[in-house]
Amino acid sequence: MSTAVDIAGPSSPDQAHSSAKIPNEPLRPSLKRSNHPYGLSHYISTPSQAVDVKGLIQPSPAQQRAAQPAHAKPRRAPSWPDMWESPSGLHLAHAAELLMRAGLLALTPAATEQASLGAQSSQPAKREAAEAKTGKGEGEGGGGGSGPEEEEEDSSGCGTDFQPFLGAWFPFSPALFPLAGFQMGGGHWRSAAMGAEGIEGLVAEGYSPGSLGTSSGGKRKRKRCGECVPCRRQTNCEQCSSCRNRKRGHQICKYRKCEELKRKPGGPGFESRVSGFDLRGSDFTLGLAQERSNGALDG
DNA sequence: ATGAACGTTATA
DNA sequence: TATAACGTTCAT
Repeated sequence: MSTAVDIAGPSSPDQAHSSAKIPNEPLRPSLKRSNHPYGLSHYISTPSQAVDVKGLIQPSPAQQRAAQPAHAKPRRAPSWPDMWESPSGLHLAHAAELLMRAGLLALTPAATEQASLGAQSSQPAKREAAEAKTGKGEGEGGGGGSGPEEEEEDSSGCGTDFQPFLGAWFPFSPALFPLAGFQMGGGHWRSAAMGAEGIEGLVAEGYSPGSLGTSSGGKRKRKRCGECVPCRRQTNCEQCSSCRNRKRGHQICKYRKCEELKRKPGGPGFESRVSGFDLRGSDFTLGLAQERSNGALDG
């Protein structure tokens, strides 16, 4: 699936052992140590090359050369800081998402073009979006268990070092925005699914319609959103405590833990997120604060 | 506050 | 029935 994420690169056969459903690949070791060194303000105010998101989207030839070593494996440019990697996702991805939320990131035509290249596979993406909406293709094991065709698309979208990140890691492409169920405009950023009334909002929040059953009232499990960076990870790191302790811990890999599920169900912003999402409102601020508190945005 | 362990629910 | 993983509790 074109929007599926796998930053771990090709797996070795013996890495895909521990789970039948999840292709297990160890994360790059650096994932373990990085932790979002930059906050939103940093991305917005610092014009340095290190945080020049536009530059990353549309890298200069020099950057492209730097980022494109001899072999095809995606590899970050040596001159860039550890923005590519972080426990909860990529710094770059994070920054870009924040900027997009804030409406500060404008896609250049070239970037759009490039992204739409990666979006050739809009069909599977559509399917994933639909599945995410119905709560069906939750696909433990990788945002919808990667079939052979999907893997093909993954690799075909990796012509450059940037496409796998821009096209797959987060929905940079405008084409992917509607697919992911997001709308932007007039300063408002909201999930189309969340915008829907009633149960749909809760579904978007991670509650399956079934889990919202009126009668039982027992503990119901929320579902992963399928859209956040961790959800898009396809692989377990096999190194975190959750992976190492899976039998006892019963927990998903730390790097795959849905951001939405990290929030308390009744926590701040829950209701407003259900009824709608206003960028300029306190919800956004709260969200940022929450992400900070999650350690995702520490700066 | 954080992480480990366990109970429980959801799904194949 | 097996497995994955969410939610809760408890120890640190």
